[in-house]
Amino acid sequence: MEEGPMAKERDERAITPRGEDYSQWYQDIVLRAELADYSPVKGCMVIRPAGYALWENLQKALDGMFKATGHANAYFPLFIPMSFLSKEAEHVEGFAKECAVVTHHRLGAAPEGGVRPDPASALEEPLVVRPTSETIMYAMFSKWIKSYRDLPLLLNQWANIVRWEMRTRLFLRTTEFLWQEGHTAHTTHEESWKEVLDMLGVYARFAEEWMAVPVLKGVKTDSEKFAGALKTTCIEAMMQDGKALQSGTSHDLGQNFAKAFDVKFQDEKGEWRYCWQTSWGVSTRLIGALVMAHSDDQGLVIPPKLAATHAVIVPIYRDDAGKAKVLDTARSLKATLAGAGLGVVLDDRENLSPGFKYNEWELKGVPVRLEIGPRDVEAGSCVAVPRVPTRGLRDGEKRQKETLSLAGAPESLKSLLDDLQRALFDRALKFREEHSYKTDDYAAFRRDIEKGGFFWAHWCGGAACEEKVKEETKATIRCIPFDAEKEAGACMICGGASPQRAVFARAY
RNA sequence: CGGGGCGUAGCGCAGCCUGGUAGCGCAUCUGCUUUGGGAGCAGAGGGUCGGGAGUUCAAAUCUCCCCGCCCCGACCA
Repeated sequence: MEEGPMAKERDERAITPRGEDYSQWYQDIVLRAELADYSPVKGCMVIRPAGYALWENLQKALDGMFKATGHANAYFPLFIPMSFLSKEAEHVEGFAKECAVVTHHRLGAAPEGGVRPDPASALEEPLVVRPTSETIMYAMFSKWIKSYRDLPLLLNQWANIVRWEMRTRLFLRTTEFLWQEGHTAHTTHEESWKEVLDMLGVYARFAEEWMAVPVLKGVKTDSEKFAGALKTTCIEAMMQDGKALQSGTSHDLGQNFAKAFDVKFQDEKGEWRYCWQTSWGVSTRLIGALVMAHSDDQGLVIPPKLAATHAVIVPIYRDDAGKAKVLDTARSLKATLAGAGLGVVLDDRENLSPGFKYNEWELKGVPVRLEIGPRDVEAGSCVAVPRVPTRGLRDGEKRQKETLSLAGAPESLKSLLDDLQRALFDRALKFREEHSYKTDDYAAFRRDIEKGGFFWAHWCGGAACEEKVKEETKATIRCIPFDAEKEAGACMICGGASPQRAVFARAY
């Protein structure tokens, strides 16, 4: 912020600075950039057009990746017979506490006025609103899969689900949320484990290439794994407060559900065998990750590859004659850019100063602003300003501006967007590296964890040590990373033998 | 479910302690002048003060009860 001599009162148009109150900053961004709003129902949110556009773009990219790896989309019902939840013991235990249950199918007049569920309409068996779809899907799998020729079965569904969480936060944890859940069945464990890793790879690639968010791939400890899974793998991203955010998971379900739901096939020899299954998902939480990874005190920052609007054109003029010329040029620039496949908005609202528009579009995270004034019209150019610098600023420069010729605008803009996409990833990666530490001393860890970050430390694999860390520091093991050197050492907590370092952090 | 905070105009808040029937900024609408980093002036509209009960001649203000929301923690993607 470069305004005036010590503004004592904060400009109420500004959002809460990150450094002052991170969680308020996050909320301000989501609300003010109009990504979402609180709904009348506690814990639920309305995803507004700007937020939904992000979801749609995210969905489009991921869906393409799922299809390219052989998966097909399907849709299973929202309602699950209550008894299904109790078929896999660990699974029930994991979800029982957070299920919404439908018990009636009709409203009737209440004695004291208004309406209430009609007591005569009570369901024989209550229905659970899906907290995830393993159970209902696998009941169907059991019907569909008979032969090894039916395998692998590779399905995905885009859906909403409900988990009655105690505490919610916009996008990061809401009672109802949108997600995607892939469910597959295979003949061998080797094959299903490959699927688990392949899909985790898809998530990691998506996070890094589209969202510009670097992630660690790894496996969860037993205490953190999905209820009912043999193993849970995940991608973990670091937010700007140094906390970790689990951004996607891929589970090796083994034969646990196959046994509970009788998902069997006959192999080549005619033997009946249980399938090996996987499930994997990402949710609207990714939008929270996007916000917390890239945004700043000016507002939202959207990576170009996920932006619906790549550039906004702000016209600048003094008088009617100038205005006509500028708007003419702006309109034709917009048409040219749109013709090149770019999302462009021309902000020709009257009575708002250019400066106001700059601030507003920065708040909304549009990657590039194009300014066109009388001088630019004369010169056949426009001024491009990326939402965040794609290189170091020169001395005295407040923000990076460059002059583009109108003739070559589509190419220059595309190249600027590419630079921006890369710059965001590089910046996020640099941030993560600067906030990642190797540590072997538990006392030092307890002290340093306060300032956030990822701590690579040896762990013996014991649940007791893990629990002790959680109790004493609120940090958890985010994952045991796949792509890390297998350096043996001594557990930071108990000194026991450890084959490699695990990543400890406080998490969302 | 614990701890904290908040409910007054669309948004952000003041007024409450010390009762007298509601105010400021932003936004909105109208008009004129403006427009290269959050424009200016003039005018206008907009409120059952979260709900209920009580005290009082009189309640946004005092008392009691209820409701809702946000933040922090335990549970989780």
